[in-house]
Amino acid sequence: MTPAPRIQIDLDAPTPANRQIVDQLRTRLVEGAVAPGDVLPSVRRLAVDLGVHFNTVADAYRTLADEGWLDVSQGRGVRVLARVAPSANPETRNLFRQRLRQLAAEGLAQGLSSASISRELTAMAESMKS
Amino acid sequence: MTPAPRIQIDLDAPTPANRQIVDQLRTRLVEGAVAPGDVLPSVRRLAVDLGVHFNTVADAYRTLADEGWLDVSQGRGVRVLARVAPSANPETRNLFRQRLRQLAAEGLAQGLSSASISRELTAMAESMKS
Amino acid sequence: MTPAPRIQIDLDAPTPANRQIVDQLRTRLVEGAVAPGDVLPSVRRLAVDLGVHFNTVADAYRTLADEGWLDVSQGRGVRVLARVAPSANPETRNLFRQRLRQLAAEGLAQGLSSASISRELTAMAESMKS
Amino acid sequence: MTPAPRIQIDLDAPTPANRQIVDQLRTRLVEGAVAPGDVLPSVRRLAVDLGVHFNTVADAYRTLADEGWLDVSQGRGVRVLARVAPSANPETRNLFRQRLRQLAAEGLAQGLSSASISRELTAMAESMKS
DNA sequence: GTGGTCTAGACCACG
DNA sequence: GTGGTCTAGACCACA
Repeated sequence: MTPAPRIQIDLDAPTPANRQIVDQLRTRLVEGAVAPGDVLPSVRRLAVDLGVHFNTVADAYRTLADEGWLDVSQGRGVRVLARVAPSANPETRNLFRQRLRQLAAEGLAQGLSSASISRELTAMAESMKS
Repeated sequence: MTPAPRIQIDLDAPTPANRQIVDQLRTRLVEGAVAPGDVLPSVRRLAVDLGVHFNTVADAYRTLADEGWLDVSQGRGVRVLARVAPSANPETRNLFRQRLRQLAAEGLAQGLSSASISRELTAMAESMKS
Repeated sequence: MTPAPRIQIDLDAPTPANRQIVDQLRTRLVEGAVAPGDVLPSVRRLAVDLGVHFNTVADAYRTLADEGWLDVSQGRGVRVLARVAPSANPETRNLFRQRLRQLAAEGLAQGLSSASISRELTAMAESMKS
Repeated sequence: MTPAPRIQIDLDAPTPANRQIVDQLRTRLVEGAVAPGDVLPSVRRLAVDLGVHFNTVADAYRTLADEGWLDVSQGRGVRVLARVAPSANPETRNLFRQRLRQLAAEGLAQGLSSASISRELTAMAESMKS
């Protein structure tokens, strides 16, 4: 059993609580910080820890289960699965590229220089290779 | 007066029409394809051209006005302002980095390989330099 | 939970319904008749009670939330906040004085005698002291 | 002919230009600073002086003409009339009282103390007596 | 259950 | 002619 996965919820943030949970957990799943076989805290346990309604946690777990990361079928807690990555179709790739362009445009709009955005992208690209 | 700013709306897309208008117009504003002093088509005119309700366009224009790109006022039409780019504070940079990380994680989750994501990022970084 | 806050809407009045709700609720908030910690009726509930569209109520609640009186958030209902009164800067005072002068001028223009206006002001001033 | 009646228009203010003209002119009319027999600048002249569209000025003059302050019927300039004040019906009085109460509530909401509001009202009441 | 978004249409105010 | 407000209803997201 993994220790509670160090999630931070900011109730005043614009992003809703369930989305924050999904995003943070998925990032850890992708990174491998939470690995197949691990057992996550129960819905109610995590809800108490984070100070949110348990439905919110249940919803987040369900989303990740739908994506294939978690097994949440039984009443026996939540297990991390060995997930087979879905094959990426060209559509996915295009959508990714479009969102990336959008993100860059917003960065520019908020005052980031194109040079600094370029740097960020390169740095991120590097870290993805490993 | 600028020619109609070549916006394409896909009513079947999941992103709502007003968002599409904002995103596409802002991209053009960032690129300079629509420049300070230009007069944009009237709310109702553009609405007809795009096949959406005039409130949808008005909402988009107002959003961009709130961001400082446009001057929208009663009876005087819509003008593009010489916008002073807000200086990017470290907070902005962090938020950008976080959103980038998020985007990468989602890409991975949807089956894109880290190599291909890395390639996309590098390509985008290159195009930003110019 | 507070009993329904006894709002009266006159749909035939020139002032729009949302404004009427805001004004009446704010008056009660200022008076303390609706106090911090109270839970207001849900958007849809109040809408039915008043015979208006729920968006009208939602808009009114949001306005008061923007002014710092209410906490309105998804799924959690509407709560009255312990509002820290903004400190009145001289600007506020001047604006108040100007609006007061304006009001008096309109009264005169509509045939109220300066004596009767003076009486009204004095009476109001008295009632404010307590 | 009166010198241009020292009107200040702030195009960026929330109150629209025509309303600003009406309000400021009426205040002067009520005060007697602009008196019966005076001749106001022509629509086009004032429009140029204020930097607004001449329709805006024409609209303002028309409003004041409708209230009985001005004679704007001919093409021979605008004359101030000896206005017979309309008799105030009880309805007018009630409306006045209600708007006064509303104004006070907003003052409180914006941080003015009831004592200071009371003072303002008393001062205004005094100045009305003379 | 809660509140929020988006699109709409009738009507209004401004220039 | 311009843009804005208000009310609306279908649909969505959140707890």
